[in-house]
Amino acid sequence: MTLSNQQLATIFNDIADRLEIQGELVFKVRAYRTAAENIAALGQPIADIWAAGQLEQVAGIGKEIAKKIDELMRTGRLAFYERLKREVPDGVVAMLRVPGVGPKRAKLFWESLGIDSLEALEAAARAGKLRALPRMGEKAEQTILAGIEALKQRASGRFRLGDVLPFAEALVTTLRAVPGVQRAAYAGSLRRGKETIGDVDILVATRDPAPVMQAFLQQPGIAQVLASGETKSSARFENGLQVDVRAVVPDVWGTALQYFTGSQQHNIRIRELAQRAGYSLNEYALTRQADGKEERFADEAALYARLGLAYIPPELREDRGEIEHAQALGAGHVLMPELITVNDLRGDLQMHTNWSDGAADIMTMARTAIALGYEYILITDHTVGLAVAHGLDAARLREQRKAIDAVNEQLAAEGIAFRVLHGAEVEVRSDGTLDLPDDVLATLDLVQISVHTALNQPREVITARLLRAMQHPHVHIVGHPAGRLINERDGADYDWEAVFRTARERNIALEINADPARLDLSDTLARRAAELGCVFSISTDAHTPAGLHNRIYGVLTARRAWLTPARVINTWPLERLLAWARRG
DNA sequence: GCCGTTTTCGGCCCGACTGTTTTCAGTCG
Repeated sequence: MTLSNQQLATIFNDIADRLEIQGELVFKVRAYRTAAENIAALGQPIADIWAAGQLEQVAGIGKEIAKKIDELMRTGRLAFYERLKREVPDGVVAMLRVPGVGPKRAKLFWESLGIDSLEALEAAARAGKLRALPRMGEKAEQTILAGIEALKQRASGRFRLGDVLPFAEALVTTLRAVPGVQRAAYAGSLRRGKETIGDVDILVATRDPAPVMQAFLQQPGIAQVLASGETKSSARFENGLQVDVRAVVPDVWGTALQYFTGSQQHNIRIRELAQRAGYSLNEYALTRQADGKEERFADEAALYARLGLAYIPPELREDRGEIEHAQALGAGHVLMPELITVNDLRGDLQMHTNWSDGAADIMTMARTAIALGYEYILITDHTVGLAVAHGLDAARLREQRKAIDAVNEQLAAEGIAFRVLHGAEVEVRSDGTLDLPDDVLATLDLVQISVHTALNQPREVITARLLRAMQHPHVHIVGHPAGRLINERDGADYDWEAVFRTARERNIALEINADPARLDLSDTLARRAAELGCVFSISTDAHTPAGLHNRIYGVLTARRAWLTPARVINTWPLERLLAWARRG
C-alpha cells in the first residue's frame, strides 16, 4: 500500500494533536510534528525511501517513527494510531481548530463536560457552562464563541499568496507613514513567499509604538480586535484574515525581522546553534549565557554572520538544508546569491488572447509585456480539444500566425525590439494523444502541452498518458503539470519521478505557473525536478493584461525551489531560447 | 520521540498577550 507524503504527514500531525490532548510530553508531540513537516517537504516519495530502507536518513525520523511508517506502508494500517483514535474522539481534535482552544482546554471541556464536538462546544458556551471551569470565565467563553464564528466563515483556513500580498503591501505603506516609524515590513510566511498564508505578520521599527498600534487598530475592515498591547496588536479583518503588528526599537530590527520571518523550524535550528555556542537568541538580542552580555543587530545579515552562517534569503528558510549549506559557506557570504529574481525574466511563455478565452488582443498583451521590460512573449491560446475555451483548430492557428506576424511588423516599424512568438496550449487527451497533428505543431515556435480533463485518472493511467504526450517530437513545455488549484482541488496523482526523468531525457521544460491559484509546479516538486536536472519556464498563464503582473508569485515559488536563472528558459536571450526550441 | 566536534542520557527556542489570578496557565506564533 503506497501512501503519499501528504497522507503520511497528515497522519503524524493527527497523532501529534491527539497525544497533545492526552497531555503527552511536549517534546514527543513536537517530534511527530517535525517528522510530518519534513515528510511533507521532501519532494521525493517517502515510499521510495522506505523501499530503499533509508527512512532513518530523513531528518526527524528515528527508530520509532520509521517503524510506524513501515507498518503503514506494509499493512495500510497503524495499530498505535487506531488505538489513539479510539481514545481521543475526532470531535475533540476538531476543537483545536477554534482560535482560543488549545490542547489543555480541549481536554478540559471533554473530560469535565463531555464535550466532544464543535456543536457541543458552541452549545455549552452559549449556555454559559464553560465559565465555571478552572481558569475560565465569561470573557474566555466569548472568545471561544467568536473563534467558532471565525472558523465557520473561512473554509480552508489559509489564504492564497496572491490574495494577501497586495493587501499587506498597502498596510505596510500605511504604517510606514505613521510619525516616528523608521522601517516597516511584512514578515512571516508572506515574506518567505509561501503558497498559502495563515496570517500576516507586520514588523515596525519605532521608538514610539503607541501611534502605530492606534493607526493599525483604526484600519477599515477590521472585524474583531484579538489583542491590543503596547508593542503587539492582532486583528481579524472582515475577509477572515488575521494580521499581527509588532513594534520594536530600530536597533533590534535585524533580530526581530529574522525572528518574525521564521519559519518556526528554521528558527528553532538557529536558536539551537546559538545555544550550542553558549548564547541564547530572542527577537531582541543575542545574549551570552555566561555573563548576560547582549549583542544587538540592526540588520539580518549581521546576525547570520555573527552565528557563522552565510546570509540565507527568506524564501529558503524552511529547514530544508539551508542551514547546513550556510554553515559550509560561512559568515560573510550569501547562500544562493544567484537565486532567480523578477529582473531575470526576459519574457512570459504562457498567455491567452481573445483568440480563445483571453480578454485582450495580441497587440495589447504585447504592449503590456513591453512595459514590463520583456523582450519576447509566447502566445499560447487553447486548442480545439478544449471547446469551452474556444480552442483553435489548424485553420485558425494559421490565421493567428498571420495576426502575430502583423503585430511583429507593426512593433518593428515603431522601432521596438520585441518579438511575439507563436505557440499553443495543446490539449493532452485522456489517452495521451494530442489534439493537433505533429505537422501542425511543427509550425509553432514553441509548443506547450497541458492536461485539463480526467485529472482523477489512477496514477498508472495518468502517468502513462502524460509520458506518451511528452514523446511527441515538437513538445517543449508541460504547462501547470500537477493541475492543482490551491484550496480547491489537489493535483493529479502522477509518478513524479517518472515525469521528471522523462522531462530530463526529452529536454522538456516544466512550467512553474505563476497564477496564484495554481503555483504549479509547487516549490517542493520543482526543487526535486531541479535535483533530477530538469529545466523550467515561469509563466503567468495570463488571461488579461493585468495577469502578466502575477509573475512575482511564480518567481517566489521558484526561489523556494532554489532555482537559478540558468535553469529557467525564459531568462534566456531570444536566440538561445529559439535554438533550444529547434533542437532534435 | 529525536539527537549528539561538549552528550547514547538529558536535553529539547522564546516571548507577548489575555484572562484569570494573587503569581501564572494557556494560547499563539
